[in-house]
Amino acid sequence: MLRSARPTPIADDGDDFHFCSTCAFSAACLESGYDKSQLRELHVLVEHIGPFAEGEHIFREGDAFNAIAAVRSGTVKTYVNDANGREQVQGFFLPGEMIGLSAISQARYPCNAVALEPTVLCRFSFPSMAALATRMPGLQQQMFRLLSQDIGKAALLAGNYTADERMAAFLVSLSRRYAVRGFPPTRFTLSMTRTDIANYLRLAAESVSRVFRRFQDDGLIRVDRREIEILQPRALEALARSVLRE
Amino acid sequence: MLRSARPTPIADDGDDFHFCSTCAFSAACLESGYDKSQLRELHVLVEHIGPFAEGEHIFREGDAFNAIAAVRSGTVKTYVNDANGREQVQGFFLPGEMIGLSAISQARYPCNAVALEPTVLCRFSFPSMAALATRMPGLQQQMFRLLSQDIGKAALLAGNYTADERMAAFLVSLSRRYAVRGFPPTRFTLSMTRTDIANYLRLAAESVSRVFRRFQDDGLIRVDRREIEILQPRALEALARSVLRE
DNA sequence: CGCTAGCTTGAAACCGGTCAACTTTTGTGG
DNA sequence: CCACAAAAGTTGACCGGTTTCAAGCTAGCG
Repeated sequence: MLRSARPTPIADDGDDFHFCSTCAFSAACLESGYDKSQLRELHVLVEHIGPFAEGEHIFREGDAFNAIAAVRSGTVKTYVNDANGREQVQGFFLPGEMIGLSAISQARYPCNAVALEPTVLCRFSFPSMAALATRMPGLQQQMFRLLSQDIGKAALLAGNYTADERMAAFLVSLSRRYAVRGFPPTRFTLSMTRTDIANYLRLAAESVSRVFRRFQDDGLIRVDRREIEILQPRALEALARSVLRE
Repeated sequence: MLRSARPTPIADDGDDFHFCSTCAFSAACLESGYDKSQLRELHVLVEHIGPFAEGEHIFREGDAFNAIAAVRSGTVKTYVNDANGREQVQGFFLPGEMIGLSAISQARYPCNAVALEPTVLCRFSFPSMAALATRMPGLQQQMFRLLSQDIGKAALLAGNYTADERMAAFLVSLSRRYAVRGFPPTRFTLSMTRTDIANYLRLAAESVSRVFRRFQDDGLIRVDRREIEILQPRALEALARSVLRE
């Protein structure tokens, strides 16, 4: 289950309550023009849980599935351990992004989720959401869309790309996702280790190090520890193009 | 759109109509104990289309999305062309399997689908299905499950596995899926070329050839053109284990 | 037939992994 | 605040699996 480190259901603040701005559902539902009573119904299904400390698990592989969640602040990494005991990182989730969607079919989480920094989540009880969705077609629609999106995402890194292409795609993707959140797209801090990046991109940690160096030597980026500055976004995007399919 | 090579809506044959046995929805809905009138509602959303000839496209990347489909007979390959113009095969679909699920979020098909042999499909209008799902929670549930399943599948080949592991996983997967359909699991015919397999497994066609030979020399399988016989299922499964995560 | 697409085989090059040594950073307790 | 240990990151040398390139083979079909 989604471990409630410190459950803090949001208070209903009268008529002018507002959705948690990070939640993927809020925008969609507001757009659909639902009346307030319906919005309130959705609203009460949401609870904010956390903060989770760095390294703290949100759920583990095999845990019974009962809720999906949106990252409200912080970063989450999902991973599984492969046959050799090595970690396979499946994804990094920034504020506004949903975790747990792949658990629906099995009724169990198929992977582990861990906070990479202090993290707060919005938790949605899935059964309740599904029930509500039968009465709110817009919500059902949005849920279908979210699920379908993730199918496409997973295919991204499945191709056989070079280390450079993978890394470029990784940086461009992060940059864009930060931009959506209102953060500067050319300057951000990595919340994951080099090893995490390597396990995500299916490279050796040493390769990640080498590519970072080469990118810096070529003037594409500036790297200082976890601090990244993208100096030539265009060039990086060109490298990433084949992976991101544009 | 799903091109109707020769639309053949199934006739409503009175009280004892039956679902197309390959459709993923029928079993779920029957289990859920819906009454006949509701089943009939679902029934009329289904139409059989085809046959599509070998090489004929079912939909193309960018086509407007309006329906998902289940393979009724035959085999379908989905693919995209990457930046270098090379084909990236995303999946092979056997009878009973659903295609088009990843199109929901974009309202456009994100890939091409082509028949590898004479193929007949069950077509489901997605908007109609979604509308019906609001009145049939079991159907909604099933749709969520199908979507969620596909998220997990895509991650399968994302790891960095050896050519042997990939090929073993591919053969084991095919074997099991044929078995479910009632075909002998140790003896089947590949409906795709070596190049297709290579593009799916992210290997060079030459590597596919070499692995087949090695597997045969080691007594794991017998290969004759497209005919495959699995001689040592256990050994093959052992090889595939790391990919299939068991 | 003979053409073509699909397939196989061999040799060489290369990318990224592994191993090993080292440096830097982080965190902890005295 | 410093000392020390552990974790994270970097760098170089070497190795091996896959790809690439090139050539030839085979089956299927006009």
